[in-house]
Amino acid sequence: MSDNHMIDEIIDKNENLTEKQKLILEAAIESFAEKGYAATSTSEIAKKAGVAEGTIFRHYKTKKDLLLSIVAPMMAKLIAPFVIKDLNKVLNQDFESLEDFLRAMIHNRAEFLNANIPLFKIVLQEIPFQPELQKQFKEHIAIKIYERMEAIIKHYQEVGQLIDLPPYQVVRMTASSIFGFLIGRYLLFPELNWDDEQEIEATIQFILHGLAPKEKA
Amino acid sequence: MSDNHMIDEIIDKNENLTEKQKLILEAAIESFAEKGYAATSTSEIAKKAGVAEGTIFRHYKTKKDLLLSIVAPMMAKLIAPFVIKDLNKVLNQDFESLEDFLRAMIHNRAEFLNANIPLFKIVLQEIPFQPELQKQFKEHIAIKIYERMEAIIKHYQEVGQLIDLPPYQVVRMTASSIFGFLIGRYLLFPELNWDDEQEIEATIQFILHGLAPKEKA
DNA sequence: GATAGTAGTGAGTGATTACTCACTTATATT
DNA sequence: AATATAAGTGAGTAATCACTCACTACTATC
Repeated sequence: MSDNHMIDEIIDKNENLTEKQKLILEAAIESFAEKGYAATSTSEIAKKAGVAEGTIFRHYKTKKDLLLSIVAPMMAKLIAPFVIKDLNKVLNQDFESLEDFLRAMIHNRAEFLNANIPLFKIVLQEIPFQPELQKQFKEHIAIKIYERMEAIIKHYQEVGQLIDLPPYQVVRMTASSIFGFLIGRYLLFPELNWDDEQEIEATIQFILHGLAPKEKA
Repeated sequence: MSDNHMIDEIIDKNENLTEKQKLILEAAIESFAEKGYAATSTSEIAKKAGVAEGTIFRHYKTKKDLLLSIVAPMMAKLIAPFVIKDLNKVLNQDFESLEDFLRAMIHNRAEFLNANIPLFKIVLQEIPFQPELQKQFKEHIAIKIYERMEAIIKHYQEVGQLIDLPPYQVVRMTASSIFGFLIGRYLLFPELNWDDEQEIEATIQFILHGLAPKEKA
């Protein structure tokens, strides 16, 4: 649970950062998420953080540098569960069924994003415009997640729990359904009363039925 | 087919617009899609359009006014098929099966978005930051589409072709799957070789199986 | 051919932008 | 106590920002 709060991780627990630096990061995250990177001025961040504008540039060479220092660790943490060897549990049969695996994965990542909505917003908004982020996303995020998922997908296909589609299609459909829920839940209609458990369960069932094998094994 | 090209519709076929105005709109669409609204300057648009900067403000009171004059008609056209009475065909049994209806709808909207990728990008990017657009989106787009879809969903639920979930969940899952494909196809990995027909067909099957009724009717 | 209205211009506006730098303050090392 | 290093400051920078305005060019109406 406690490793879920990225903002804490990036800011509070990092002993390398000075007090003022933490204030700068907090203010930057808030403003970037609210108005977007390009529409946020460094003077605004300084004022919100209660520091001199020069202090920002003492620690970050450029405004873009500040953005990257926020987004890069977020992306790294987002895929962490997919790259650590822990995930091999699946292949080691720790999850008997695809359903259990899906449920565990969705809960885990939904909690993570729920605890880091502003950072999630910044990543989503800035990837299209920042080539460095695009490169990072494609090379380190998309590819690594895909490789891991491919092995898992093939495993469940072999044991007859998963339709025999190309793995990238399985990934696309699963990811679409999960992100579709998260974006609707947290970004589009956060003001609605959501029954999270029920929504997640319905989403899991949707994915499972959508990706069920054609004939019974 | 020919009503698919929004840029043509907005620009070329509109007799109310002067030549220079058309050039301004073209340039603005290109730059907004490429760098984002906030990161695009009016001087840049003027240069790209080959007009004086003052000409932009002769036709549009503010920079935001220019943005809205581009995005508003795009959103209107996006939902047009959902609000015209034409859609009642479904209820009038013109589409025998949910599968046929889904296929027709996906093909139609995919063609539309495919023909208007820059406009699609602008809408996606700017909705989170422009309250006017958010309001327009929620009140005129989301609600109208939802109302129409709700009736159609209930119809197919009654004839036993669709799982008995709350309509908003059916909409969310269907929309997630379709937009997931379109975003992957056109925004995330446009450089890959996509077999569009096969992808769309797989997506339709995924949705249909995911939303199939529990017991056979 | 005078009048009026619109389209287009580009130099000019003050405000704001990201960023610099000479300087002060605080902390650590000897 | 002297020295060195890092953290923090805020006035100052040139560049750029969205936008204005006095003006010209053109077209339509009478």
